[in-house]
Order: sequence, then structure tokens, then C-alpha cells
Amino acid sequence: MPAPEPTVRKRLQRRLADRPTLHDVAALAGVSTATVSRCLNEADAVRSELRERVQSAIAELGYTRHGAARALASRRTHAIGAVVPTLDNAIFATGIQAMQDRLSMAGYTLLLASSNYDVDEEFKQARSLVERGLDGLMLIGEARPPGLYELLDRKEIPYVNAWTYRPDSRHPSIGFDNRGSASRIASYLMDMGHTRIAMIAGLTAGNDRAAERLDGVRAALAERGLELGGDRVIESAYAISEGRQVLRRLMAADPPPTAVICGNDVLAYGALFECHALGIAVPDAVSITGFDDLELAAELTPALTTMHVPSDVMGRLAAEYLLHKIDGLPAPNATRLDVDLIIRGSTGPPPA
Amino acid sequence: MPAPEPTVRKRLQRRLADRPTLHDVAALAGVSTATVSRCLNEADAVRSELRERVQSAIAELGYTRHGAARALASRRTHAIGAVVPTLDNAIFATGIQAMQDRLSMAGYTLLLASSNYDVDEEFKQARSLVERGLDGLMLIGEARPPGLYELLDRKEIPYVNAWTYRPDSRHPSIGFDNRGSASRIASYLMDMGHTRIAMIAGLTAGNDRAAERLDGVRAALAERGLELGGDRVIESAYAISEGRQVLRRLMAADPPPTAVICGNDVLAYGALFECHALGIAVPDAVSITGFDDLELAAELTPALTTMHVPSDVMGRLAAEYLLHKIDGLPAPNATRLDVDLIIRGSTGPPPA
DNA sequence: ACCCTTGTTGTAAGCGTTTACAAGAAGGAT
DNA sequence: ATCCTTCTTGTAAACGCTTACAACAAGGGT
Repeated sequence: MPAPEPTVRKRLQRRLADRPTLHDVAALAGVSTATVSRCLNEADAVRSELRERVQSAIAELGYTRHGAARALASRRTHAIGAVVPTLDNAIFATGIQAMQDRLSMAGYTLLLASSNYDVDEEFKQARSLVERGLDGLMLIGEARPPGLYELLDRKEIPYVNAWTYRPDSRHPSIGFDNRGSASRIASYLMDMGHTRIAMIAGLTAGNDRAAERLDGVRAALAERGLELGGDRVIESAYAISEGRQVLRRLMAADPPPTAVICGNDVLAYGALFECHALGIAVPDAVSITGFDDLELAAELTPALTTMHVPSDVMGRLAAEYLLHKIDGLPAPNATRLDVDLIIRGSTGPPPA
Repeated sequence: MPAPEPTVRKRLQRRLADRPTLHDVAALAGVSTATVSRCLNEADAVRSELRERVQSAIAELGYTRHGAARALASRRTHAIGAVVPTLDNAIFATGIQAMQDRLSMAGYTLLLASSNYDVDEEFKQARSLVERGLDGLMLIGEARPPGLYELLDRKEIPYVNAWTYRPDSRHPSIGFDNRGSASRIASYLMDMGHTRIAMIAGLTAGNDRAAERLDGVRAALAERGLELGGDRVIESAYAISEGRQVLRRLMAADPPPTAVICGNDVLAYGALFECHALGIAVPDAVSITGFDDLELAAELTPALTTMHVPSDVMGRLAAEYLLHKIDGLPAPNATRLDVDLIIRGSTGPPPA
């Protein structure tokens, strides 16, 4: 009796290791591999009798599909990527959570990477995801090296920019108008009579959302002949401790501002806490606003006036946009979500 | 002139679509595909002259590797999965962030899924990740259907249970002693003289960490002859609003508890806020404790006494454990991290 | 009876890599 | 010179699946 061929030997080893393949299932069910594949992917193309035989063979062997082989043969990975600045901020975590829920419903897996607010790191992470194989990709904001867009175009990978709304851009977007909503906050404060307005902005380098919010505030002030002087705006990283520190610096001015607009809720938390620590009454001495409306904003004392951002809806819609594109269905190039100014106790008229 | 063979035609189309393969790179560089592959994977096995030719061919064509094909041929996906209960809680988001940072450093991608605290959903998500192809998997806690462990064993996929420390389990773990640390909190309160202690526990069904924390408090009380009566413990979902509601119910008892132990910080935030709303002085009338030590705990007024959990270290170590296992290196079956009771302003002696 | 659909299944050629093995070259020891 | 190593490189066979195509059967219409 001849020794088994190398191929056969390997097959045997694998089977001993109990990692059955489509071939094994097909053999046990007495059908071809094509039929098994069809059972798995388009079940109604197979007669029910065969289908049952196949299914019990699958159960008996404990067969699971081999994703890489599927991807290679079908040119579909059933994976969608996302590169976010950070997960430490609840706003992105919530969006990602919603996106993942939607994707998993459609049989897709989320591949996640974070860039730590660094465009080069974002490029690197995106590239690595692309090499891994993606059917679609979500990114945050729009400003990034053109090389990344080129890569996606060349590979024909659908993508969408979230957290931003750009009806006139060639890049699909889904989000809201950062500039306009920041203007709205400033206008609201000015309507109440504030004229000495300061801002704790996010770091604008490589973060177009932060830049747009700053810009929106500037524009709204300018429209009424006011200015956001150099001593009235300080950029800082998104952290409570930073917010505290910057607030102290801003309030040290003479005269101090009567309202402080924060680039996001986390900075506003810091500002509120520091006011508390310094004994500055909010909103009587100074009004504070945030941006995002995280869970906590409503619970603090005073509760935070902030812009509500529907990050869960955004995550879901981003997922749906990509799923549509992957299936070749039409999808709007830009989707605008409504944000709402939620007025709570941290804002009021300026001191008399 | 004969029509091109089908294969050749496809190659041409692909090349027009500008998606070069290893073959194209090899042809342009005048070497074999094996050499190109070696340049990419074990660069020093190739003479530098050839290596340079290959590298410039790669650059010229804009070649990127095909992850699925690599995975199929090499049986390595360079992907590691994680299934967490939720990303909405900062504690997991932080751990995942740290894990991802570590993995990406090693050239691995993180595949993420969330289970919404549901063991069946966790199984489903894990299974889908496994089918996609994983070199390793991180899970939270230890209690789950045995089928999942069987699946991982059968596929020989290294895994680790995080957020739990089980030196005697056959399943590798990396985390801390939930039961013991909860006991510590209770003992600390009793040492100060508290005897009427209540607990806002997390939902224990399908959440062994929550169950262990509850159990730890029970045990510590029992040791001193105290009891956590049915009216003194209420389970609730991890949300601020739930914490508020439950606190109100607990404090309605007569006599009310003098200390409320919360299953995590989020519940404790709710408890603190509700005390504030009800005009109950903390810690004079009631002491409140949390668990996790999120960023906010130190900033609230009063600041929250809580158990510090090093979630970033845990995420990083989980990544390192899996990377070691993948490379066949030894790694400890159970790693214990220290948690620290951080005493802040929300706790004090019971009212006289 | 014949032709045309429609539905179901099998055959086999890929998909783009990695890697065992073979082969050749170069250098060293004898 | 000869034989052994050690280094490089190429050849070609997997890896496990999908899918175009062919083949055949079963009706339906004429």
C-alpha cells in the first residue's frame, strides 16, 4: 500500500484537528462544494431536501466558514472600518456603538482604529485597515492628506466622512454644520446681552470640527461688531483638567468674560468644576456652554447648556450609507442631521 | 491575431483598474513572486540590490498587500478580536483604546464587537469574529456558555478573560478580584461605624463581575454579623438615571441607610446627583461609593470615593498576553492587577 | 413530438498570497 | 580539486472558498 500523497496527508491531519472545510461538508452530505456554498449564501437556490442534508452535515462537523477564503474568492470581506480620533470621549464611543449594532445586523463586522487626533496616524491606521480588506470605511471630519482619498478611490472603497456636513464637497458626508451651530451658541449668548465672550476651543490643528466651531463663534461675534481677541480664546486638548486650567486663565482677565463657550462638553465640565472651585457663580457671574450633550450634561448642577449632537443616529446612518453603496444602491452624497441647542441652567443674562 | 485568453483578459482589466498584485510587482522588478513576498515579510532574507528593485516596483505600482490572500496562505490574520459589553461606559472604552494602541504597534488590527451585557449576543458576536478569522480574542468576565470556549479550543484560538482574576480557572484571565475589592469597600465603611449599608448593584444576570461585587459586599457584612436585606439591595442597569431612581427608593426606607455602595461609578454619579436634588447631605447624611474611578469621579463635589481600576493597563496587558500566545511564547495563566480604594469626599462617618 | 424556459446541481477555474523544496552560487575547509 | 556549508532565489503547490459555465431535468406551449 503506497504512502498517502502529501495533500492527502495534510487533509487527514486537518481533519484530526477537527477543522472541517467545505469539502468535508460536501462529502458528508453527498453533494458538491458549490451546493454547500449556495446553501450558506443563497439558501433558496437549493432544493430543501438537499439543504437539510447540508445543514445537518454542517452541524455534525461543527463547520465554520473561513472568512479569508470567502473574501479572497468573492472579493467581499463583509468588514467595514472606522477610524476615530479617540474612544475616550463618549461621543465617539456612542456613535461607534450604534454603527456596530447596525453593521452586525447586516452581517458585517466593524474594524476599529483610533488616530489620537493625528492626521498622519489616521492615514497609517486607515491604510492598514485597507490592506486588511474593507468593503467600506468611515472617517471623522473631512480634512486629511489627499493621499488617503486617492487610495480609497483607487481601491474603489466606499467611504463617508462623519461629524461633518459638506453639501458642496466631492467627499460624501453625514453630520451637521459645526460652524453654523457654533454661531448659534454665540448668537444665543449675545441675544441675552453678553458682549464679553470667551472661548475654550479644541485644538484646531488637524481637527476641522474644532476649527469650524471656533470660526463659527468668530463669525457670529463679528456680525455684531464684536471680536474674539487673542486673550479671549485658548485652544486646549479635550480633557476636564485642561478645561479647568484654561477657565482659570480666561477669568483672570480684567474685565473677565461674562460667558465662556466651550468646544465640547468635556471642556465645559472642566470649566464648570473650576468655577465651582473658585467660587464663581454660574450663571450669575459667568455663563458656560458645551457642545455634544453627553449623558452627564443634564445631571450636573447647574445643568449644562449645550448643543445636542445625535451621535447614535450619525453612527447608524453612516453604517447605512456604506451598506447602500456596497450594494450599489444610490445614497445621498451629504446628509444633514439636526443639532439642537439645549438651554439649561448654566447660562443666563450677564451680570448687571 | 487571436483574442486573449480569458485569464489574460481579466489580468488586463485588473491592471487597468490599477490594482496590482504580487505578480505585477515581481514582473516589473524582474524577480519571482517568492522574492517579493520575502521582501515584504522577512526583508533581510533578500539581497539588498534586489530588495531595492522590488521596493521601487512597489512604489511605482502603488501596490498594497491583499490581506485575505495573506491570511489564507499563511493562516495568520494579524487580527485580534474583542467583545465588550458596551462602549458607552468609559471604562471599557479606555481599555479598548489601550489595547488597540498596543496591537497596532505590533501590526495587528482590532476587531470589535459589543454584546450589550447579553451572553447569547456575546456568543453570536464572538462566533462571527471567529469566522472572520482571528489570531486571538479578548472577552470580559468569565461566565459564558461552554460552547464558546469549545469553539475557541477547537479552532485553537488564544483567548483571555479580562476584568476578572481567576488563578484557579482553566481559562486565562487578567484583571482583579471583584469580590475582594467590593468587600474592601464595605469594610472601609463599617470601620467608620456604618451599620445600615445598602447597595445599588449592577444587573447580575449574565454579568459575573456585578454578581461578585454584590457577593463581596454581602460576605464582608456577614463577617461582622450584618446583613444586606432584600430591601437594602436593588439591581439596576448601569445608567445615571437608574442610579438616581434607585437611590430614591433606598433612601425611602425607615430608617434609611447611612451608606450606599454602588456597583460602578455611573450608578454612583446618579446617586450623588439624586442626593443633591433631594437635599440629602453627602457624606453627612449618607456616604456614597463608586467603582472604576472614571475621570469624573475626582471632579465632582463632593468627589467620589471609589475603587480605582487600571483599565488602560488591563487593555495593554490583554493585548500583550495574546501576542505572546500567538508567537508561542509562555504567558501567565492569570495576571492580577492591583486596584486601589481612593478615598474622597463622598464618604465619612455615619450621622450621630 | 418538438422547442424553450426555468430551476437545480456539478465541474473546475480562479482569487493573491505563502512556503516547502529544489537548485544554483559562493565560499571554506580539506 | 573535492566536498560541505551557507545564502539566495525560483518553482509550484497549496490555502478554502465562490461562481461562470455547462449539463441535465422538468414542465409548458405549440
